[in-house]
Amino acid sequence: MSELHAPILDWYAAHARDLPWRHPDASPWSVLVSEVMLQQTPVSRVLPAHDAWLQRWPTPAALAADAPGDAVRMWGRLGYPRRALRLHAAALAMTERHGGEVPSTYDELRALPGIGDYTASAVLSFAFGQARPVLDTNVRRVHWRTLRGAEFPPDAVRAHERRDAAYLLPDDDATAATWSVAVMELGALVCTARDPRCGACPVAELCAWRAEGHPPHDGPPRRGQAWAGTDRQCRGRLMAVVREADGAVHLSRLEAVWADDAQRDRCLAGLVADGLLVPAGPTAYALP
DNA sequence: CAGACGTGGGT
DNA sequence: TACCCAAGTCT
Repeated sequence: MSELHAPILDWYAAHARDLPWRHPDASPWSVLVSEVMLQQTPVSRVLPAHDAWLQRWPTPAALAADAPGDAVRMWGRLGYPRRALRLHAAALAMTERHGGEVPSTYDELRALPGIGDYTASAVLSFAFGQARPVLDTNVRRVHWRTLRGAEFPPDAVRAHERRDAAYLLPDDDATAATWSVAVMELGALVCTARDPRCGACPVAELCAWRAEGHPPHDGPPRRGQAWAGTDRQCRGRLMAVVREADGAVHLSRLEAVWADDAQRDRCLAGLVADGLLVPAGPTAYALP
């Protein structure tokens, strides 16, 4: 255990948010759903969606029994609706291969659609209490600041980051799981990307970035995501129309929300290829 | 491995 | 207002 552990664990014990998927009785399925929803979507928007989802589909088998389009509609405005599709596919796989249970090994989790390294590790750690290094954007930022004195981590995870995370992981399973969520929470609430609250940080005295006077990011400029006029915006508009509709939607209603014919057609084809939409006749589309 | 992939809220 | 950001995954 390094000198970081006690202060961060104590801080977490005092300041952790009370989130449903952290309750002792939260099922692995509840944890898995939360992790997928939290991929690139803020906690505040996940909270009600997670509650409604678990209400409707308390188990993977329950979700698997419904159409994938139901999952996409239930996903609502969380963004990246492919996650809903993959979660449904994962529920199907769990029902077929794992007796309707969330698997508890890394390889089995990684084999599920939409479950990458982070989510697999998070589920093992938070749902099954296994000691696994968990490397998300919060953890990476905390590590780069405290250990390396840099404001932001680079785009790609470096090998040493996994080494650091593994080295810092407590041996004891339960402590390891708490440690991982504690570092994430610290990154989410205190060691934030913008305007970090160093005054409230339990390890401010140990932080390399603070010791060096908060040097600004000096790597390659972080690329933002274009939005206006992009296919992503177009796809979002199209999906919103179909999601809000009862059944199949005629092409004319899709034309109404995106003027550029070529781009709209391309996006429609893309959405069909992704499985987010299915053609319903020559001029209509529906959820799968 | 760089780029695609939604959405809404904070500053 | 415009830009930044939020517990990533997949190709």
